[in-house]
Amino acid sequence: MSRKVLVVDDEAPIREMLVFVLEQNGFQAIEAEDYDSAIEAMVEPYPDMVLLDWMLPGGSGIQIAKKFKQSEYTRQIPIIMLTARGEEEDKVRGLEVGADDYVTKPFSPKELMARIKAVIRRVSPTSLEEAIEVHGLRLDPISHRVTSEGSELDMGPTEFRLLHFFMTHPERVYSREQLLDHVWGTNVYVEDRTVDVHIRRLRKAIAPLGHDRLVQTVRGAGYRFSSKL
Amino acid sequence: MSRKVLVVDDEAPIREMLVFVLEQNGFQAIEAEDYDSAIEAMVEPYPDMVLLDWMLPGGSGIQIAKKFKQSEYTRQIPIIMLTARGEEEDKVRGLEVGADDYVTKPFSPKELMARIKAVIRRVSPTSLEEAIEVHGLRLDPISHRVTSEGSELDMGPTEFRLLHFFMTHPERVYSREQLLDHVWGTNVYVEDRTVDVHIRRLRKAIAPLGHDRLVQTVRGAGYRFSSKL
DNA sequence: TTAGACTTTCATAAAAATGTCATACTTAGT
DNA sequence: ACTAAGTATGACATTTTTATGAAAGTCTAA
Repeated sequence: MSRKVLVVDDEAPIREMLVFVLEQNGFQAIEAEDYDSAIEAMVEPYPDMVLLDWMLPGGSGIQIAKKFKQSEYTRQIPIIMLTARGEEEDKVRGLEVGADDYVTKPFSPKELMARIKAVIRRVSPTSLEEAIEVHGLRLDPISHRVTSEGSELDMGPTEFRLLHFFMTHPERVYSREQLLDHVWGTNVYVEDRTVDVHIRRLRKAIAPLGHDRLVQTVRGAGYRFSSKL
Repeated sequence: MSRKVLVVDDEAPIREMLVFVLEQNGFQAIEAEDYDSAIEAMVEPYPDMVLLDWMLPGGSGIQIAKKFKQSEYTRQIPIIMLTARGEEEDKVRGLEVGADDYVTKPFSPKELMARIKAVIRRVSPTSLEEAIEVHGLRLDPISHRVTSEGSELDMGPTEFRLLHFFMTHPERVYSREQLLDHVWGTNVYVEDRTVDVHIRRLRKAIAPLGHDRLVQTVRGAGYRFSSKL
């Protein structure tokens, strides 16, 4: 089940940026630019969370928050306020009205997602980090397990992260350097060729049911995870 | 494969946001937060583009732009300025100093990427990572695949680059020498006739569905990729 | 500290790609 | 039809890239 986030902001660029970040992180975004459209989104299926710009024209941000907190069915939906830098007063008022947290503009994607995940985790602890499945190969970040046809596949931490990265970024070549950046982390001094070894171990780990075919070598370019064989 | 973007901004959240958007779009980002670190990034391998915050402390944004436009080797690297809303004056000055375009904060990811792609396209027309399709022959640089009617076509790295070049420069004859320059790279000592062999390999690779007709010999001149048969 | 699990690097095998040749074909002009 | 120049093609020695096994180094939990 993908988590729906309602994004309320009157400035289109900021709204699009929020939506982009959310979608890249596996969330589904619903947009609203003002009081009316925000209220319209207050129907089933309800969003799992609301990202609310505090500085909506006419001070309607606070109205929206109140509305959400009034209704029986939307009361427990967490709200994160977006505030301009230094508007401490607003933050206080926002929290009074029922906002669960706030993020100061400008925000980094990392911070934004961290707060969103934290807030959602508080409400529905198990719903985050859904499992991904491709061709019967299933990776579940919550239980930190990889299974295939019910049987668990054993692999090291690096292989797990590598597979997780691949499964969340399929159909795309990555050079060894890029994989090092994304899976090992930036500025880590490790040989390019080390990736080969982990690719091999990953393949070996998922080979029993033939899933090693999903991890493909692209000569001269790198590796790719693809369900197209 | 050009896709390194130098991001210069003193505010970490904004910088992170830019990096996030860039990386999600397949670019590689290099970060710099001030004049010094920006200048440090002015070495090989040079970035293919610079995203420069105009409002760096001490007005050093303009200094950085000047520095880039002064050096022989970095002069042609496009620069996109990030300006605050409404600073029309700055935009003008920026364009005078040599900036190629500007983006107003706050920006949407779509707009940002559109401008970046436009600017890079202007400089190196073939570097962008969009799938191209001609007559059912499809080349996707992202997944690094060539397909025809759903089935994948297998070819070596050189043939792939050659086809990519052809598809991005259709309806135009290229001499063997020109092809060597564009596909193999400048100052590479390789026989002219070697091109023939790779043309043949490319044709063989895409022949199964009859696409070899797209790669045409122009006697006495070279080769041409054309959908007009 | 020590066993055990991981990682990284290295050496070597295996596979694939590349650049050249020699030779067979084509084409245009005579 | 014949020739000369340009092009296509198959073969192959070499060079590059990957795959893989194993050694050496790290880290962690008991």
